[in-house]
Amino acid sequence: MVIQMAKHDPSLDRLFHALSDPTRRGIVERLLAGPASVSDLAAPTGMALPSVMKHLAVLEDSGLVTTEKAGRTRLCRLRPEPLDHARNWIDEQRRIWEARLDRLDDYVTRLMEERAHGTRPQD
Amino acid sequence: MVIQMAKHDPSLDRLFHALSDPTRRGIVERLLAGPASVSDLAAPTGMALPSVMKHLAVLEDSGLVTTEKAGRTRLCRLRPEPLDHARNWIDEQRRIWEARLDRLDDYVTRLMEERAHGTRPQD
DNA sequence: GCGAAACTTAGCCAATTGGCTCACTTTTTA
DNA sequence: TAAAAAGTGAGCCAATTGGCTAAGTTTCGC
Repeated sequence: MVIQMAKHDPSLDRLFHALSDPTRRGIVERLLAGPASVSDLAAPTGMALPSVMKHLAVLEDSGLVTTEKAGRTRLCRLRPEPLDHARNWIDEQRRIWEARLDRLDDYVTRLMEERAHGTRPQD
Repeated sequence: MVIQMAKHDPSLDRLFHALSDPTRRGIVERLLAGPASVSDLAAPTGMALPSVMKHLAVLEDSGLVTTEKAGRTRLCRLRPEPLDHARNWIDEQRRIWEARLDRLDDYVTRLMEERAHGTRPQD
């Protein structure tokens, strides 16, 4: 059996980076309600269009958003799958952490039993 | 009953930002195995100590890591609770997304039934 | 108590980010 | 067909990031 070291995953870099900005999380939350144009997304932010376009580029790069041009407007849609990727990473860390706590607990329990019986731990 | 708009949460900014760098995720993964000194954390990265310290500062700022000085070394510990915060945000988005898909599905279903009965949707 | 170890502080640097404006293209609509 | 709407590209700017080195400081071990 081969133990796999979790490779550093550039897609996680881009995903967490995309989520680290409140404007971008706001866009994600807006797109939960359904597709929207660039102007729709810009309106509540009060930002200039080109600024919002940069945020959209980051979101597209992370895979969270896809866009398509229809006439003179560009429609933006949420693609929630990458969120699962982030969630899986987080869950994995949690799982490893809990497993370690369990081992620690076992260890301490055994230590206390050994002491109670006057024996000593094997190094 | 008051519908609460999810306030933009600066702690999520800091948390996602902390997780967006592969070196920092590597440190988190290393700390899952137990506390470590700054030098311990620096060794596998091949980076200079001050660089690692900057990453640690970001991780501390996010709440993912706490450190305490003991003699001339600083011991770093993982504090996994903030991961739950990120997870909760992600789960919430997922939940909202699924709920919308359900409503869409209901809508389409009703539309098709109405068509089948020769009636027309109420706008 | 002196040298090595383990940070720590300050500051340099190039690249990136996150905002902007201004000029331009494309598409729609009056 | 001319003007308005919607987006796009270029480029400016200040702040932040992510690396470094060089020069402290504090603590440990001989």
